[in-house]
Amino acid sequence: MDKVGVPEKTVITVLTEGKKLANELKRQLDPSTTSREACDVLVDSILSAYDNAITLLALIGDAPSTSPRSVEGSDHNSKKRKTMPRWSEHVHICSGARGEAQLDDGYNWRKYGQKDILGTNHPRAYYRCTHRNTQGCLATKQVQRADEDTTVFEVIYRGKHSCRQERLRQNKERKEQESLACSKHISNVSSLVKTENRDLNDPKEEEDLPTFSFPSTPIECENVEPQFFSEPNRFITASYSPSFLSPATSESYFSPSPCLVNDFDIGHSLESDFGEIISNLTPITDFSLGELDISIDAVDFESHLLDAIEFF
DNA sequence: GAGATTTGACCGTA
DNA sequence: TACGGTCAAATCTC
Repeated sequence: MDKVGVPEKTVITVLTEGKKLANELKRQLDPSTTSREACDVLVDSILSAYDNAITLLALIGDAPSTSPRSVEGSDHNSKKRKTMPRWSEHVHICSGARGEAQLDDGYNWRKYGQKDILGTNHPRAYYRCTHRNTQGCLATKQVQRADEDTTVFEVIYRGKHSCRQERLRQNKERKEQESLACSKHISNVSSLVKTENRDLNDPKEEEDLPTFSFPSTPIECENVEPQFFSEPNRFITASYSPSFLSPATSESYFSPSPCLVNDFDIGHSLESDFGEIISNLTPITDFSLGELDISIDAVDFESHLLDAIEFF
């Protein structure tokens, strides 16, 4: 999924619309000045915008492929690559003995390989979840030291944790986040959408193109720093590949508030293609919106879809 | 001895 | 066919 320039812009447009709507909703959330109905309209519009973006991304993801691909989530023995949800982080560590320890992201990983990668000065290490055998967790990550700055590690995550440690971690986070005002979540979720999708593993694109970025963890509120990325001396920029919609550490990126997804089945595997990801996101929409029947400008979205289709 | 890491070989994809 | 990702035997650590 490389040459998707036009659809990328289209997705940006849709996501930008979502951000605008989210900001508007934040402004309207003062109960003394706005009716519940007005908020509902905005929430629905926001979710529709994200749904449209997902649909566009699905189009982008499907179109270039001429041969059928197996879905990783349904074929766990498949060695086919690039079908896993995938995203990367740039982790900056301070030098010293604790350097490697700062790469700890709260999960238990087991190293299963290391390779010298062409054009890079440092080998790439391959890790899989420790609970792969015991709980069938298929999450993996790749860690590679950056050439230009050896204090920066690029961490590429693939697949979603389905193991118990993920559930425990999310339950803990959820409790922390629930203590904060839901209204803040909305504006912060929208502000996290920085740029459009692209191949984030291509350093050239990283420089030349804006990025479509989500947090590496469920950062729905700027005052809540996920516990396992809270160490000092670290900065993380998370950037997700075009084929990725729901990072392993969270399913709630397209929900306006974590308060609305408490009962979402976080253990459900999202190691899948777009169709499955979308199907997993849908319950969030249903759960939070109920029977509201409001959508964003249908004509606009249709034209975006046509743009994407025409591109291929 | 169990579990983790290392490393060369193997395999699928582009 | 080169490259990247995974496997699995050997080795290491606790």
